[in-house]
Amino acid sequence: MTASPNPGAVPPSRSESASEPAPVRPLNFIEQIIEADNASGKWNKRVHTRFPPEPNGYLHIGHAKSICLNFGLAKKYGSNGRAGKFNLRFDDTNPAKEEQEYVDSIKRDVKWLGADWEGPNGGGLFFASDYFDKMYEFAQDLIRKGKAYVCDLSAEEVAARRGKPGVPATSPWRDRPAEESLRLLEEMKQGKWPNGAKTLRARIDLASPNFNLRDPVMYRIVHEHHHNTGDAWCIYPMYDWAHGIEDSLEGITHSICTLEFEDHRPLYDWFIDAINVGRTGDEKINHAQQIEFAKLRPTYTVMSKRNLLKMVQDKIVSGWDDPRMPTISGLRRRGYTPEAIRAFCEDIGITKVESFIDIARLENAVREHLNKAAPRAMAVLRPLKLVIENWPAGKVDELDFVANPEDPAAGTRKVPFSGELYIERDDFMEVPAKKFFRLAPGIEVRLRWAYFVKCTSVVKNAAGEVIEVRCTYDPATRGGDSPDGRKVKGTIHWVSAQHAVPAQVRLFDRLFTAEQPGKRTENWMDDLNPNSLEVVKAFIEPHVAAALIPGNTWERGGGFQFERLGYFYADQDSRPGALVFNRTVTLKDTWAKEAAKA
RNA sequence: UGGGCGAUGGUGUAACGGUAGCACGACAGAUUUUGGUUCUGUUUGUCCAGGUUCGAAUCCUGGUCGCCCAGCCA
Repeated sequence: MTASPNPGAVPPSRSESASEPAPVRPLNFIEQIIEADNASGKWNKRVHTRFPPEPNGYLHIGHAKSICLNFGLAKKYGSNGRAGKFNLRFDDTNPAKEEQEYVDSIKRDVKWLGADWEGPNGGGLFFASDYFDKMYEFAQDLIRKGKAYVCDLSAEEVAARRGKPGVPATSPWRDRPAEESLRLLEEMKQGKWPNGAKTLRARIDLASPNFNLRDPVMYRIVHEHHHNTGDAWCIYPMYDWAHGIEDSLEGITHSICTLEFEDHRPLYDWFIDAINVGRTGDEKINHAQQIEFAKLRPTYTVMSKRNLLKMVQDKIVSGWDDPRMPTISGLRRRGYTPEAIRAFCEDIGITKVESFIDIARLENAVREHLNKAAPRAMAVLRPLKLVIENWPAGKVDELDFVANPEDPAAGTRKVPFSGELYIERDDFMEVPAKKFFRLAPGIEVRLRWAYFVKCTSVVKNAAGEVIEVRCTYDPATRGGDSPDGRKVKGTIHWVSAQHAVPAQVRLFDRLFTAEQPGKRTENWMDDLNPNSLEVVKAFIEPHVAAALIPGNTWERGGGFQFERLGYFYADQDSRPGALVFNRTVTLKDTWAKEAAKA
């Protein structure tokens, strides 16, 4: 069977809805393959995908693309009684690198993203190690068929004999009798040989221009404790040998992987075909179609597990879940939502073109979702005191604010107002710049949802810095509207000084200053952004104290839009009386852009 | 100088021999009690050279550029 896509074979199903002018996203090439398969009856309209991570690290945004793709396909083609299923499968074939901690984190992240392997489209949870017995039987089968042999060459010798383009590889053990290979494989399995002493190799083609076919290793000896099977095994299957069998045993129809496996597809197919030689009808094992797509490469970050691990080990970040990390756990801690990540993955599309995705698109996706979802609050990150000279001494006014102008169902909140407030330092200029619409001497602005105030004077310290702004307010503007219809050009946010809750706010910037870290110097560490974390002591509107609840999530009120600033999410480091917020992302800021021009 | 894959505005993505469209960005304007949101408009593209064809992003030939492959990693 060939796995080469033939997208033109069948008219895309979108023609069915030709009468509907509603714009639908065009099918990506994988959807086209699936629809062609459904039309031809190749899989009897079955669609079964899987996400097959190796538990050797935490999942990152690139994995999210694969998860959304695979689960999305199962969901999309699983309606109307058809069987669209999605498996989560751990490809745990290398105990030297794999750990239970990673299994646990991966399960949490996949579920959080909404790819529910136990839900309506769930095919279940699996481990490659569940199939070790079956794989061993298949290996014996291949030896008997003359399609595999035990090789005594060391790793170094194999490398030396690998050959070159045009020069074949060699192995002196290629024609070892099947009975002998069978016996030696059993000895390997029994633990009679040390690591590296022998391998089981597929007998394919030592002269193939595709080096993957030059008698690849199927089993190697690894005396190592496995997180799942303990010490039951000391030989472990290689990816190429294992993966197709895993797919086959689970009934996977479309085995989706990334581009670097294109060269492995002939091998994937060879192994399944080799097992099926001599089998008929129901004896034949399932043969999925491997399909490769381009992995996600966002700008301003690194993605390889090796590099992410190094940042963790070198304490450049606080851990795998540092909110600056492109990991799922980092994004979650930063305040990203599954909805936003899914929308992003949908937005970037699926192709075989290796392109860079501007990380701003991810930031856009979270803004878009949080604009609808986030309740509003006010917070002042860099406080400047504002005193209202004509405010009645000791008076506190309690005002009703809408919780979210984008979501009427969110209701209202109560916010205390008094004669001493904090405003944002950036919202005052003693000598206003061009197009600066905020507070300045003699200028009247609106305090959001409260009153108009006009600046009368400033108080400075010995260094000449403004440390206090003095204003008068207009009592007739309560709520933020002037009965006489006069307009102000600016609206600024504030918190009442005596009611404000202090909080630590962590402001994150990108981890790297270059779009492609390491491109210039070959060393990605050279492009680290030394200012990717700024911690400020902020004052926050009192009702956000709900964010003190340990284990906050968006659902439980852990996230807010701090008006005019951005989206913020209660960090797990928060303690009663010591709030910590992470800035998920800023709001778009056209004033900052304008100011930067000048 | 072996094999595999790819190339469409600034970025991403459509087109399946028949008007190069969409999204994001950028720019301009309108609305706005967040310089947010929303709305409107503008802008920019088929890697190159030949060929086939009434007609080519699409098919053919040859180039160019980029990525992947010689782990007992996945």
